[in-house]
Amino acid sequence: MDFSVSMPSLSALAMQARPMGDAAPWLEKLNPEQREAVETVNGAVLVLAGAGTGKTRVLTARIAYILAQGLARPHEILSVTFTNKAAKEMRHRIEQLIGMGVEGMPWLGTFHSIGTKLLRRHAEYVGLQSNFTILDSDDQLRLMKQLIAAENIDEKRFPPRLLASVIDGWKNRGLTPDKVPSQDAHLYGSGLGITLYKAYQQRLRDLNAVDFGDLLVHPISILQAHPQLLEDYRRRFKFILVDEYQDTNVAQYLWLRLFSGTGGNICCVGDDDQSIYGWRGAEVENILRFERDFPGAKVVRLERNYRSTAHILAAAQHLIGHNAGRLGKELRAEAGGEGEKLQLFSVWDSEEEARSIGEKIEDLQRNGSPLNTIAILVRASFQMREFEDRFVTLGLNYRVVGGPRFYERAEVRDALAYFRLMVQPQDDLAFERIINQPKRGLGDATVKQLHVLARAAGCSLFHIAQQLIETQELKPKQRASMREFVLNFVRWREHLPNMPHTELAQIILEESGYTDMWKQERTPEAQGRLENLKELVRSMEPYGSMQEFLEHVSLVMEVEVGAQQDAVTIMTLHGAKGLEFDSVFLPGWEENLFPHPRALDEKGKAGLEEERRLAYVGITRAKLRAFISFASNRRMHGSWNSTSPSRFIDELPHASVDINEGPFAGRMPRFDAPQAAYSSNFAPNRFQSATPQRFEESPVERYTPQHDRYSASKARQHAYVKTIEGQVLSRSDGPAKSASKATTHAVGARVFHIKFGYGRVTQADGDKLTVEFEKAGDKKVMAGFVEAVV
DNA sequence: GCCAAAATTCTTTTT
DNA sequence: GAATTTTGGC
Repeated sequence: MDFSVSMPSLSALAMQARPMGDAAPWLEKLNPEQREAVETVNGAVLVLAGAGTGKTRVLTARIAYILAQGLARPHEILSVTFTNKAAKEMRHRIEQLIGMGVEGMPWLGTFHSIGTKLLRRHAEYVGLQSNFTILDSDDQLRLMKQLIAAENIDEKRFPPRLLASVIDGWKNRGLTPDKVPSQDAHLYGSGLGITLYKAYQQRLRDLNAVDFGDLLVHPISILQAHPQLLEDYRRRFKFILVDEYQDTNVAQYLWLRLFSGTGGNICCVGDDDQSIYGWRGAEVENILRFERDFPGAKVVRLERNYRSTAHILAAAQHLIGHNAGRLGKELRAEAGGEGEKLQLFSVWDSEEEARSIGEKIEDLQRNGSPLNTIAILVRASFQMREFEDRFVTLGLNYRVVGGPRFYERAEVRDALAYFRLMVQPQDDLAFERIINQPKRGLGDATVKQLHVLARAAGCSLFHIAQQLIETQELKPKQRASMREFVLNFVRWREHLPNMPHTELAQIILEESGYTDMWKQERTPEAQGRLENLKELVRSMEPYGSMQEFLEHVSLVMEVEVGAQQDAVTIMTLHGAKGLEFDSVFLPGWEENLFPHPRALDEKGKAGLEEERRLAYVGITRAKLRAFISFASNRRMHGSWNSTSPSRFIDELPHASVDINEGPFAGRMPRFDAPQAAYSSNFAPNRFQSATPQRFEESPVERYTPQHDRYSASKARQHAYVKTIEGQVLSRSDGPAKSASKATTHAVGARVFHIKFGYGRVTQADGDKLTVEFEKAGDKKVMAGFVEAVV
């Protein structure tokens, strides 16, 4: 590579922190492969880093190495990650390594934050002002709804969500409206999709706003259209580092190619087995074809796993081995010997799952595991609630990561809309959100009127409102309240330059009547909302200005949680990538949940493989212990469904899994062919197996409940299972639900339900019953879940 | 324009 | 079953 640019001397900070040279601590602790990945700084390098092989360590050491060798200054390194979490982590670790200040690396961040930075610098090239607003998906959707309505498209036939995802898909592929291929036209509204995309982009420009996708697409357009600018950036970014390369989409790929050119010093780190963002446009192909894209690229494989025990690793690898189209890596356990086998257990329903996991966690805690080392990783966030409920009653500390987001709460978004409209009068979406919040007598009709006028005049709603308060077009009542609304903003804007932004925020919320609105509503809920508003104002403090805070919110969407007390972590599998815990619980391994049917519908086999990678990610988070569980019954959108174990359970290697007795939904896992020898001992169908006496001692009798009332109903559940399973299993292992056809319950019949107790059938519609329960009142239940009582 | 009741949809995962 | 959206009555 050409380093003719005169080499700057070592970053002064880096120099102070550590002596330079081969003995540098960041090189010492590396294994030979890692070291190769760190020291090969010229040209393109792909580091295939399996789970737990020290991926982040390599990235940070590489940066440290580049700086220490004086190959580049901190601002000449472009280092992109996917999530804010990862960016933060890298910052932190680099600081530790070389003692550099946080501001030292301006180009370390997520694709989106770096995109924002670029776009703010060159916004005018795409017709924006540099103080543009970043819309979230909610705003996006509302905007699209308006456009769809304007085109007279039937919302029922073509839902706005679909348009959003189609446009998002285009942006993920780096396609501006003029570049969308004509064969994509059918994707929405019989060809209108492209028209709407154009209109949408136009609207965004009018609003001086961008969406998430634009943060990638606009910079690409700008750099493509301005070679001189591109040349500047190429010269600036001497080294490019990319984390989680398997998750990049086409737009991000284009981005990287632009910056690196063909001969740039680009280092991409990734693991094809951990690609779990296909639904967001990620292309595993990017990693699979790296060597073609960057001829002469060096590929380094990291296969020494320092995280997990041999059993955990074996299970994970066996599972992922069911995927085709992998680059193929064999992870070796270097950490802690063989360790414990994975614990597999089953439970009757999701409540019991929460109860049982709660107990196991308490056991772990008694044995000296801090709660911080324990995590529950779920497929979908609705699963979290059951655990929260249970842990609250247990008094077990927990923390939900990535649950319902603070900034997505209605009251917080309203408040943010006030701030946005103050900073940026063109923000019509913010205007619409709050014009009648609190109620000002300015409803749909008035807003519609404003819209018509604004469109005719080609200006913003706020601007029109400002004019309208001087004319006679509005009824006096409306005019008066709109006047107040507008003048409030005018006044607040005057404060903006000289008043601390937290103080101003406080004033806005009070003077607008927004906090009063909630104070008047005397519900416990309103109390919480007021708390949230206070919290919001408090969270603004660390930021230099209102604008800075708003940008942070739209990019990060998460409230910084300070180092917390000891608590169990509950999060989604997606959220868990990159993390590790001593003990990991993986609940809900059931068909129709994991793998998620939607993933299968949309992407078929590819979707299944992605789900399997998700399972792989889950297992490989565990250092010492992994617990996999499934429930026979789960409530999904309102009603109870019986379930069968996930196919992934059958794909685990028997040799590394301990099966714990439990109501195994009528069958034990099959496991894979290589373990076929086991199938005589662990018959797929225990009820047909050669050991009939096991039937008698199975779940019902073995169950040892703690509470009498509970046990009575539980015993019934299991007894019931036994009978249904008996029937079902003589056919196949289909779900219990289908067996219920045999049991019909007439209107008026007295029945018992596992959850609601005794009741009387008041209505029967096929296998859906309405039952008036003595304790629980009227409920709709599946016939399969009640039992006739004599 | 507002509010309450009724109907409807939804739940994958996230920057 | 919850949360959101549509509807109907005032």
